Order: sequence, then structure tokens, then C-alpha cells
Amino acid sequence: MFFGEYEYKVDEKGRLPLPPKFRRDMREAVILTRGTEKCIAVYPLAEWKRLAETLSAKAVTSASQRRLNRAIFGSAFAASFDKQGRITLPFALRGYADIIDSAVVVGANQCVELWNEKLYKEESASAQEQASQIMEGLGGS
Amino acid sequence: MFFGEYEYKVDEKGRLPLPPKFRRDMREAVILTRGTEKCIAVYPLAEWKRLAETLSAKAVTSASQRRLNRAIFGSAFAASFDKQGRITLPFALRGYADIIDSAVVVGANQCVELWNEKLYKEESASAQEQASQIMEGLGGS
DNA sequence: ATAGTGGTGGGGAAAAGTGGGGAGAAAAGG
DNA sequence: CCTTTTCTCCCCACTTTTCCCCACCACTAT
Repeated sequence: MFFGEYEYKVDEKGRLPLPPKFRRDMREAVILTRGTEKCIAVYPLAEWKRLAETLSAKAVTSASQRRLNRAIFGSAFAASFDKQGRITLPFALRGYADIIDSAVVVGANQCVELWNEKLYKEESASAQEQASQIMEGLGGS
Repeated sequence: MFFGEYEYKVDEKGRLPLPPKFRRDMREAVILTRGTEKCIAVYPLAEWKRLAETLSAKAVTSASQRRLNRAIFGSAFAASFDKQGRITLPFALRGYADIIDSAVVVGANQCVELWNEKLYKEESASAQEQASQIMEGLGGS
């Protein structure tokens, strides 16, 4: 289980360190994919395989099957840690998530998300607002 | 299992490099065919044989059998790697997929697809949307 | 104060991307 | 049928990128 929020620099070679706590649960390799929102999702290898199987099973027609394969496997990249605990972010994903020289690393339960700092602030602000509205409706404080 | 998305140049002789990770799983020769969508599908030889057998088994009448053979084997081309890890794309397939001087190489689980860059962006956008909808249903992120 | 842990940066070796040239085979024309 | 031309395939060389390792600085905890 991943949680917490950290900010790290991305160096000129596209390398990003992950918090030591996260590394321990990702000893081997990880899979990087496009997140549903404009971020990069990082899965432990085993976790991603389970997810991929689950998703593939949902497609009924062969046309949507192929599409799903493209979306799931096409946007997936393997990455491993160097001796300093960093992973190299593929250029395609950096462009998608708009991650240039720094990234916010967010624990999101099963996976870890990598965000552009500004985008993350907006996202978490609206998430906060949504949560507040729900609380209002519940009559909570 | 193939995954990831890469862009390579196609030189004047119609040669296209494949990512090293893909080559390892295609040690010998590969089969190129027209994809169902406007792309070129690349299968490892063994994988393609299995696929061809599976399809042939579905044909009941001899007429449909001949048709299938035409469709499957007619648009299939063998290709092998040169010392630099490149394959030469048949002109017929390049025209079909609109691949001129560059191509996007996409891992799609059992096979690899080759796309015109612009066409792939369109396709992957809608594929991504479809995947997101399915994920919503699963409650995943 | 010191040793250990973690973030940051850079350099060197190896691999991969790109382009061009030459030999052989196939095809076309005399 | 032979010659000539074109096309294809294979090999070689160069440039760029990537990967891995090492070193430095900051902070923390003992």
C-alpha cells in the first residue's frame, strides 16, 4: 500500500528518485503507464499483470479487444532502479504528463502516481472541493 | 508479451528498426500482415502459425476456407532482421498503413503494430477513452 | 561531532539508431 | 540467348543515445 506525497527533481537524463519506502515494495522492476488523469502511473510488476489480465477479460468483441490491448500495452513501459533508487521516465510519458524538471510523487494505494506540480495542485484542490461538498451534504463539519 | 510505444525513422530503402526488447522475442523471422485497422501487424513466426491454425479451424465450407487462406496468407509477408535489427517493409503494406518516412511501433501483447504517427494518435486517443470507461466500472484508478 | 542515509549531478563505456556502399540476383531489352 | 540495367539484400561505419557506476552535498540521528 502506497501513501504520502513527495516532490523530487527530474534531472536532464529523465531520472526520478522514488521515496525509499516505495522502493521496498518495488524491489524488482516496475511498469509505467499513462494514468487516467494527466499523470504517470507506476505499478509493481505483479500488480500490473493482474490489472492487465482483468482489463483484457472485460473486452467482448475482438475489435474492442484490440483497442484495449493498444491502450493497456501500448502505454506501458518497463523501468528498473539504478543504484541510487532512480527510474528513467520514457520520453513519451513525460510529454503526456507534462513532467519536465520536477515531479510530485503521490502514493495512491495500489500504485504510485507521478504528477506535474501545477497540475497536481489543481487536481488536489478540486478533489478537496468535491470532498467538502460531499461533507456539506452529509451535514458534517 | 510486447508493450511500449516507440517512434523510428523508415529510411529510403524501407527499413525499420524494432526496439531491442522486441527483437529478443522474435529471434528468428517474423510475419507481417495487414492489421484489421490501418496498420501493419508483426507476429513472431510461432505466434502467427498458431493464429493461422486457429482461424483455419473456424472455416466450415471449402469456399470460406479458400477465402480465409487468401486473406490470411495473401497479405502475409516474411521478414527477417539484418545485423542492425531492422526489417524491410513490403511496399504493399507501407501503402496500406500509410507509412512513409517514420513509424510508431506499438506493443500490443501478442503482436506488435506499426502505425502512421498521425493515425496512431487518433486511434490511441479513443482507445484510451475506452480503457478509462472500463476502469471506471472497475473502480480502479 | 561523526557516521550513515538519501538527493543530486556528472562522466565513461556500451549499445542502439541512422545512413551509405557494394555484391549478387532478378528482370528487361536487344 | 546473352547483355545490361535495376533492384534487393547484406555488410560496414559513424553518430547519438542510453545505461551504469562513482562522487559530492545535505540532513539526520546517535
